[in-house]
Amino acid sequence: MMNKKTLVWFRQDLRLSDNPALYQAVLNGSVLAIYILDEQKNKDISMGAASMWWLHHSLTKLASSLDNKLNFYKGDAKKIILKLIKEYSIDGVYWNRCYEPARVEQDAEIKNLLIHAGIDCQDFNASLLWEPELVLKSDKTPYKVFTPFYRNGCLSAQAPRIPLEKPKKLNLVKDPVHAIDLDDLGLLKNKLPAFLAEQDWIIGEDGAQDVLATFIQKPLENYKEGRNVPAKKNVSRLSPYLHFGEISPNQAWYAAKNRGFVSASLGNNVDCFLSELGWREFSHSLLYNFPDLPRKNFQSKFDSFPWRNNQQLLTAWQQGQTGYPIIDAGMRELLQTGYMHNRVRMIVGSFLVKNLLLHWHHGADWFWDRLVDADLANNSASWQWIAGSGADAAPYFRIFNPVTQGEKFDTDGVYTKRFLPELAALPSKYLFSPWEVKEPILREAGVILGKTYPWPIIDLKASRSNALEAFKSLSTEIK
DNA sequence: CCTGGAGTTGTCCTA
DNA sequence: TTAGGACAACTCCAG
Repeated sequence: MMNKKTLVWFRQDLRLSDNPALYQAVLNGSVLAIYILDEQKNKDISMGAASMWWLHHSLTKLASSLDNKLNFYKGDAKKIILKLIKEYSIDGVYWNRCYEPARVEQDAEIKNLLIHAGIDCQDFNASLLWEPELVLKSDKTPYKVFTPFYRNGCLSAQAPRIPLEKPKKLNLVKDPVHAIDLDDLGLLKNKLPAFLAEQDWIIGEDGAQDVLATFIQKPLENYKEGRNVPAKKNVSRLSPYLHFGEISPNQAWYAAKNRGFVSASLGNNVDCFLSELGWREFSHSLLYNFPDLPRKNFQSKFDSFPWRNNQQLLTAWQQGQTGYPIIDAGMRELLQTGYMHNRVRMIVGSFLVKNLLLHWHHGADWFWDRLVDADLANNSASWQWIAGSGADAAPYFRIFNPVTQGEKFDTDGVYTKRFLPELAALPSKYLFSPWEVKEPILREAGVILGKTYPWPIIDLKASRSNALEAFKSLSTEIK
């Protein structure tokens, strides 16, 4: 082993296993492990309260697995790193790449600076299966359609990196001078709903591995169908872990693939799960190649879309008070847990954009603030997808009907009733359209519309045809 | 350069 | 009751 001192800058790679930057640094000798809370002026990467809450606990776990020799700082990353290099005679600075536009920019600047200063500066890919720079069409431009991106761009390229082991022996340097306490990062300063702390998430690398192992072992067997049913536990719930890098996509990829090899009958379900990881890659590729994705319509014809401006409707949506049970259940799941089942995300997204005709920015902002798995690439790409303005987006005439969707995917109402206790006594066959239920049945269930549960805030049929009209106006306008 | 097939997740109407 | 087609038009992508 060499006897060099390497600074490892942790960001969205809060794990020891399959961590290329850490792995390489350890081979060089001792390691100064740091985390910097760089509260950028840039809104793109400033976190919502739920994310900060998650991050705090994730850092707690990481610090403890690093013998409490993870050093915390707050402020400008460039200045802090330069100061540490001087103070501790650092030979090299290693990190794993982040792919948000603001980070890419900042990293390039720092790397440039370090290289000119003669520091051994290396960055690695720890959070994507394929390097977005390399997944290109034969004409060297990025893909804009998922299927060819995934099949031709990803699957037929080199296989993803096999996950690395945890470094065997860590020789860690503690900075007693400049480092501050984790608590002083102030990640818990924002008021959080009390129940968030009582969630059954086990934050951190060990928790992530448990979640993956449990998922692979059983729920994966019925992933393709079960993932659409919010009351079932067939989704992986890996999203926050993947976002913060408590687990790598490579670990998930190979765990699923290997399970598929062992039991061949799983094939369909494994491929389905892998392609969801593929969608994560696609979103990141889009953001990387189209840095305006978080605010700008990917299809510019949507710039003239007649969005409505209505705070009342927006608030009702945010608070889960729309009068449409599947919508309200989803929005309250988000409020109460910082998470929402994927199927329900699509339904509430479609409702905001196509029934309420509110700009997808409102949805993206709300999700960004409330989700523990808030991720710039996934959030931006998915909101544009559901709005129809995105790459390979849902066709405009695909408008989810919250009644049908509820009946179809939450047939016995288990999910909906969990988050809408005021409707718990309503027979499931009436659950998704309470405004059509006869008075005696409502009374029996203790439901008083307008009092214990809202009347629908808009008419489904009328708003649907409104949306179709609005979308039609887009295509005729350009002609 | 041209061409043709394809494009995550739905709904509604009709026969 | 149920299955199939319409719903637009366009852009993307590979050959």
